[in-house]
Amino acid sequence: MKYANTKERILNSALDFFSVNGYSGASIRQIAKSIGIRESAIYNHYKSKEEIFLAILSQFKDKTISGEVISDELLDEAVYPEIFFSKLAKRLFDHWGKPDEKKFLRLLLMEQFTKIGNKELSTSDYLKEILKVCAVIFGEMSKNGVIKKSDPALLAFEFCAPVFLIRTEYLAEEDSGIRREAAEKINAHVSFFWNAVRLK
Amino acid sequence: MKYANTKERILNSALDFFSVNGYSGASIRQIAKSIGIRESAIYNHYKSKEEIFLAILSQFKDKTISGEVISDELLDEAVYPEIFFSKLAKRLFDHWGKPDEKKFLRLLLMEQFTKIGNKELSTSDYLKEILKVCAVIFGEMSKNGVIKKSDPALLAFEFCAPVFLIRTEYLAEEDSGIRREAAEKINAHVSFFWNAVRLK
DNA sequence: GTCTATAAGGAGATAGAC
DNA sequence: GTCTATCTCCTTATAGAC
Repeated sequence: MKYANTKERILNSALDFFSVNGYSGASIRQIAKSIGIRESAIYNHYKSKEEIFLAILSQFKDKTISGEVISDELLDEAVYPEIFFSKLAKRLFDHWGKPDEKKFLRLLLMEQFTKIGNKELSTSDYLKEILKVCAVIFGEMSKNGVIKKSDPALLAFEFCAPVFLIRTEYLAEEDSGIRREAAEKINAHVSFFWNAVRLK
Repeated sequence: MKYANTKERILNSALDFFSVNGYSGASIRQIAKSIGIRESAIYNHYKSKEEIFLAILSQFKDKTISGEVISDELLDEAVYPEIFFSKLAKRLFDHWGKPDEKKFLRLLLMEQFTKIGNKELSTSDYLKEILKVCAVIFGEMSKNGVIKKSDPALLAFEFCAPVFLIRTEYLAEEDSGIRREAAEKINAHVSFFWNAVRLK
């Protein structure tokens, strides 16, 4: 059973290389070597390089973000909107910073315009789910008089877009100084947002 | 003088291919063919593929955005902040949508994490100049009591980040239906921003 | 399921004629 | 400044032994 999960190991390694070198910059040889097999052995699991790429995409397509970002514990805080926004932003930022999510995000940004990726990858699609979930939450908050009445979808976008941009700005580097810098930006954004939606 | 501007034609074609296939997905052969010369002729103008890439980067590094986006005519409107914000957002969006700028933006997004691009390309750097200019303008508006007092740099970021994200979401497609959709998003963002910074 | 061997072609780059 | 010819290396992918 030594090679029982070779298929997954191929996928993991491929994501590593794809997300740093891009699809065409990564090679089957490289991937094979990194997991200790020959290139030809890879073709026993996937019939082509493209199939590996598509397997990675469908793996992430099936994942749902809401459960990982929006917990019940978090929702309990929705009556204290300022704290809630701050926690939500941090969770979002951290979610997009998880090792695998980060790799996928880099892959998304890199391949969204290429021949191979442009049919399957789009930033809008990637953000769609979280925007929807946020819109529902913000809609409730409006209704309950916790924040101003506004278009929930717009609020969701205005909340998430800057967080997403901050995240992508720090997608390459990783030292702790950088982390703090990003956290400060997130805080500033949250305070702007809170002032924009709070009741007077 | 038939080949007088071959050097520029190489650069233009290279940008075309780099911005669609990525650096490693594009080939010297492809570039040469597209401008009607042999690969070997390219090496008379650039000593390597990487040198072409770097030439493209430095070409865009020298360009300054403020003059193209912020005109005197636009600044005259700064006393009517709502109109001003709307025009500014549209100008920004259109600037990032100019053919060459769009190509560079795609290249930036694609190569910012790769070995070749990660030293030279970063979204933060790309946005730095326009954020600075906007901060100055918003600072003046605060001082003149046209909008609320707030941190100008934060205002600049909150104004530009969503516009930038909307632009990148529509960087691939190009039909007029898509254009209108983007314009609506921009309008919604501007109205959110205006409500966030207006005096009560 | 992995190996060795190999095919077939594309890549970046150089030499030397014109 | 461009051409033809060529080098060397790397690429994806397949055939067939174990």
